[in-house]
Amino acid sequence: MIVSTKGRYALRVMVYLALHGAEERIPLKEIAESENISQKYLESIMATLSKAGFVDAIHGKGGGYRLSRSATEYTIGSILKLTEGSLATVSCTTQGPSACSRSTCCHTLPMWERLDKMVDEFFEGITLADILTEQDNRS
Amino acid sequence: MIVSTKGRYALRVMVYLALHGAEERIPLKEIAESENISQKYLESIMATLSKAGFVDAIHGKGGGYRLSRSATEYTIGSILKLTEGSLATVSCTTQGPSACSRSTCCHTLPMWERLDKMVDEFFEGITLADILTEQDNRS
DNA sequence: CGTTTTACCTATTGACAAAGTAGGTAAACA
DNA sequence: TGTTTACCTACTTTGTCAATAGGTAAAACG
Repeated sequence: MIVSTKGRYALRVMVYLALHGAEERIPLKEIAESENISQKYLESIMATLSKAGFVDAIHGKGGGYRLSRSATEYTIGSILKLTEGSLATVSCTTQGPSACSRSTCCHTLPMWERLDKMVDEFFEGITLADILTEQDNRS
Repeated sequence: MIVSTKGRYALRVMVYLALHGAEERIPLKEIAESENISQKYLESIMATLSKAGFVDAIHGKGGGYRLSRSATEYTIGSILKLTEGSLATVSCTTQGPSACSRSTCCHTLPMWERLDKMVDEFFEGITLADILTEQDNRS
């Protein structure tokens, strides 16, 4: 599992906000209900997104959240890295290359590094706007 | 984290056996010491590899393990799927596509499926023999 | 035969992080 | 002033991974 619920929830929230335009503000309660996410758990995720300036929040009635930029300006990678902390595929590469004591003689490390790079490029190559249109249309 | 220690240990063991030729039998104790893996923990990994016929084991003095086929005939994917159970990158796709109740309207599912496919093709495209030569040569 | 060396088996523990919960405070607005 | 919202700190639960414990069974050797 490379992406936990935290990251997946964060993505779904960002998609939800993107679908509601740049003006409208959505309260956390509505997002939680629509997306079937625990309200309390979502709070911690929104806090992360808000602190990083990914969303723009205001308090009080009529308040709530909205994206702070255009959907084209968020890569999926940036959202996941923020909420997951890292996208490393194996612990060997979590603290950067060569953190492992076996790194100089490990036959598998180069493969993990290639995988990490591939995954990173995958997520950095997709923007939030891209997945708004990319929808599953199976009958 | 897409691959846990179990899968990584299994890979390292397979590499170790591959480096020792097709004839020689290596006892578990030696592998555990050379690779710095807990002997008891390695037992459960070897059991998995042995039951699946990935390695060939015999008991008693002079016994031990060796690969049951040529290193070119193992894909990294097959080894990891066996030991990890699955290589799914998100829980949404673990039990096959469309297991999630939101699958028909989820904007992110197609992306996860593309990622899964990419990762699968990555690991299925590398054989054990490939990573024997691919070694890190940083000074 | 008995001893050693090995693989194999079942069950349990410990550590840790992920997921979710509880109970508040502070800001915005009517 | 009261309601609605975000924000904050701490706790609990849960589950899985990693490792441990304590055996049994097979193969070789003297």
